[in-house]
Amino acid sequence: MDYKLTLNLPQTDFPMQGKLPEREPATLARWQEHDLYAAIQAARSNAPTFILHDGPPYANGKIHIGHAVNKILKDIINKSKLSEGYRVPYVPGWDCHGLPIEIQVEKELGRPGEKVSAQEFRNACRTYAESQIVGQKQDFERLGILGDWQHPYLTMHFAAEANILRELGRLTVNGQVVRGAKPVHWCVDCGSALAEAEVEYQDRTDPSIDVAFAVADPADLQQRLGLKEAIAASVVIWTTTPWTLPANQAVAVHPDYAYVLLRSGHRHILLAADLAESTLARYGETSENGPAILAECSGSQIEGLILQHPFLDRQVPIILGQHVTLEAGTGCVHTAPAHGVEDYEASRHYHLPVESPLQDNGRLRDDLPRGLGGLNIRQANEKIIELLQEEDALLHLEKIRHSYPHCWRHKTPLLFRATPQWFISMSANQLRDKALSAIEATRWIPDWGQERIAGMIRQRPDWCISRQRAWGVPIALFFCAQCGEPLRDAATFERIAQAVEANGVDAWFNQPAEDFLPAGAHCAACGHDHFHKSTDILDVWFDSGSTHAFVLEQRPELHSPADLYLEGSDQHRGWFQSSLLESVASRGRAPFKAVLTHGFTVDGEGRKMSKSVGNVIAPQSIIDRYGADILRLWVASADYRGEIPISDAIVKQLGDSYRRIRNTARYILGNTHDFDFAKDALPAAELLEMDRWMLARTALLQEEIRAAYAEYQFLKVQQKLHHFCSIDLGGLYLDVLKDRLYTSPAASRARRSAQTVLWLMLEAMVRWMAPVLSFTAEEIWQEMRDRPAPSVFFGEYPDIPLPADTLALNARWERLSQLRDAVNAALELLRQDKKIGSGLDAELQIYANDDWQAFLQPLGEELRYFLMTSACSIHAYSGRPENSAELVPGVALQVQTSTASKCARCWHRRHDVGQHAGHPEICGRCVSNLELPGEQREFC
RNA sequence: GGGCCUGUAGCUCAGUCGGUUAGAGCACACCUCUGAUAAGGGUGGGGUCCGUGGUUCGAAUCCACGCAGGCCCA
Repeated sequence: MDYKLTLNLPQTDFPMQGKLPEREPATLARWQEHDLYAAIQAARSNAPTFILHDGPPYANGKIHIGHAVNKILKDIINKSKLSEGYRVPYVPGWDCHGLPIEIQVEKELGRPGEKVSAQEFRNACRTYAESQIVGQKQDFERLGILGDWQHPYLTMHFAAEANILRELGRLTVNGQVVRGAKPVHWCVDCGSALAEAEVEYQDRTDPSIDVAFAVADPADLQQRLGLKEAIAASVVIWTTTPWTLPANQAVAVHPDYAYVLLRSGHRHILLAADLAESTLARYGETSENGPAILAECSGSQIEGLILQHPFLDRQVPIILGQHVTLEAGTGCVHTAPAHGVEDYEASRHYHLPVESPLQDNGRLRDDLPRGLGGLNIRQANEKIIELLQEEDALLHLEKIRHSYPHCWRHKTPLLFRATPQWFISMSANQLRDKALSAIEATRWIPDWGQERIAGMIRQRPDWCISRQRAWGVPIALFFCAQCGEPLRDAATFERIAQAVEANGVDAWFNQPAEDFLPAGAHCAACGHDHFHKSTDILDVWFDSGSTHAFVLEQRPELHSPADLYLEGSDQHRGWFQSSLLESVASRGRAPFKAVLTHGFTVDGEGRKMSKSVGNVIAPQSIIDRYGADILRLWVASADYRGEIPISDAIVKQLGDSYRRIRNTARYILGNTHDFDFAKDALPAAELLEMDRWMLARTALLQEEIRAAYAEYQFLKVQQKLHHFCSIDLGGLYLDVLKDRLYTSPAASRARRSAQTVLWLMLEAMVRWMAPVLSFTAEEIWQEMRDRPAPSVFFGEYPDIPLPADTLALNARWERLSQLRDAVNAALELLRQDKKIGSGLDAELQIYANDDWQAFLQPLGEELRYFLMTSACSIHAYSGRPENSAELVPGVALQVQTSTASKCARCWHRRHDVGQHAGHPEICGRCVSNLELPGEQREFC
């Protein structure tokens, strides 16, 4: 007889191999077909909400691994909140306006106003953005991200554009939008000012020059320094941008530093005392006794001293500035307010002109004297150095390699240049202070994010929101033709917003001003009645910074502030900051309660990914080879607070980890194929002891996992889940359980007890893994009998009864487990000696002291099942033979190779095999299990 | 150059207030099972705690200075 047919072996259609790249798309199709997102929303219509507001990716290009990390983290959080019973509306979005799309469209159509009109150009941008969104949306959905993909928010929706304008209107009416002429990064190729996020730094070689500015009135200097006689002297400045010298309006010194007058070559020079020696060394002048100092003074003593511009007919003052440092140069700073932010700030106090002869095209004005007219930057540098030599004002010239701002699109060097721009003032209405308070009221994860963004807000200049471009929301405001003040009229903005809502931004560009301006409008500042229409467009950071207004506040299922914003740590400078500033300026509070940041993806060596290095790993390549769940598991297994490394080795390791989890679920499915929880489950009190213990472990672990999710510590979730599958289950429980599951009568208490616990475990495990291994959890869910919902994502965590005697169970079974480990180690010695193979080849003689005897004796026959040996007898410790091994204090062990016959059914070696006439090949308990009533089990 | 952050086994991570021989899982090696089988079980090896210096009876842990890397800024 083939006794194998009498066993309850596992049966399941759930495949061992994931074959995720093949199987996941089918699961995804099922979710889409049934509109899982909408169905879950409907099922939770009355539940409390959790709102994670999606930061919009830019609608250009394929998604990269960083996008995947970001969206997967969001999805894990959203799904873990679903498991806790929340209603979790998640509306993904896209950032649609801006330069990168313009550049793509320019490649096809040329610049707006050349071959195509501005309106046609904008239409082409819109079409292009739409096409990009289609691709990205598909890729995001393939990751298994649950959200309202059919109704995402787009910054280029007419309604969004209109509401962005309403936000601009609020801030303008409040007096927080101001017009100014400030130096901004200017790209000649773009013909536009750039946002700070659009600037990148590259190394570049520039001339480094030391220039003498002669003191115009030596008598003034004599008096200030208390010199015996008036001598011709020069103040020395150092610069790497000679072309800005025509815009020089002053030389700045620090009020508190010491400055000295000393002799250098044929002239007297004035410079910071601490830099005198290094400066002279640069000129090739060294002296053993140090420089000969003629006089000394503080910076404040020479404030207002008049200097002669070295090659123009202009006299400029010495001014004071806190920004002057002693790190390089001479401690005297060439100040061109049109070309440097600090120069501008320092000059403002002295009412110096903010004028530059540099034009939009990057060339000097034609009317400049001395052959400078019409020169570009490089030509101007050369010509100016020539002029300085002619004037004997050049003290030193060398080449310097330094990092310099470049345009992120064109890779060309940028200019600092004063142009008329619109700003959100950081000081109006105490925006800076209010923003800092809002930061304190927000939870930052990790906590150092708070200090990081606060430091940025403390330092940052006014927010330049204007761009001289075509594709974006217009800065739809009117400003006084005489004094430049914007018209601060709410009704005007509302008229514009309504027109944009109906017809798009073309309404602003195409309709006449009279359509929007109130009759008889006058400038509130100067009374003038003629207004200009601004043709600038808004910084895209203002668009995305307003999503809280046009998404969170507008969609009925959402509200503001959001519970969480979650983006890469670069967004402390980007979206977190623009959203914070816009919201604080318009509403006086942050648009988020908490902000979580993650690090950037790096390769296996911890280096950033770059095309040129060739270490880029595309999410698609991992999905195609391993599946989205592996990618998701990778995200969950990394400490996302720092850099997140990825490499082939890391992904391969995760594949191994995944298989363990999958196979554990498969094994449980196989062993519960004939189990119907509603009919067959046993109450907790009737469970066998080890089953109760494992139930308790499951219940406690579930609490740990829920806590880990609540703390956003997915790494812990992943580790605990995996540890549970491989150590608690594979290495112990399932191993011990096999004998009982396979050999006991199918519907016996012994087997139903195990199945009850296995089922509850699977119910729990599938929830634990669902936020991370979404596809696999769903696949398991579909294999489970009598599932109460069509998808795993409808359910909450199951209630797992915690046995009343949990503490005692833990103590008892942990002690038993330690004994089991020691027995395994002893068995291994025989196995290595080829005396046994399976543990069932062995018989144990356990010599236990009184304490251990009392502990072990009650287990009776079941001890051998727990230790997975064929026999196990207990004797007095005092009777232990000399060759016995001490397992733990008070327990000695002697192992023998069993001489008994192997039962053909349960494979235990038992001496009663063959004693039953009807079943000559099997042991007594197997006979009982076959012919009933079957053996009784209490413990394991 | 400045701000913030990271560095523990081949990999991913623990390591509490400074306190025994620095842990876990995976990978690896060896053994084993063949009724989870492209699975399962057992045993074992593996560490310059980034470096140097300091504080301390005692440092992975605290301090200083470096090195390497990341994000942001100049």
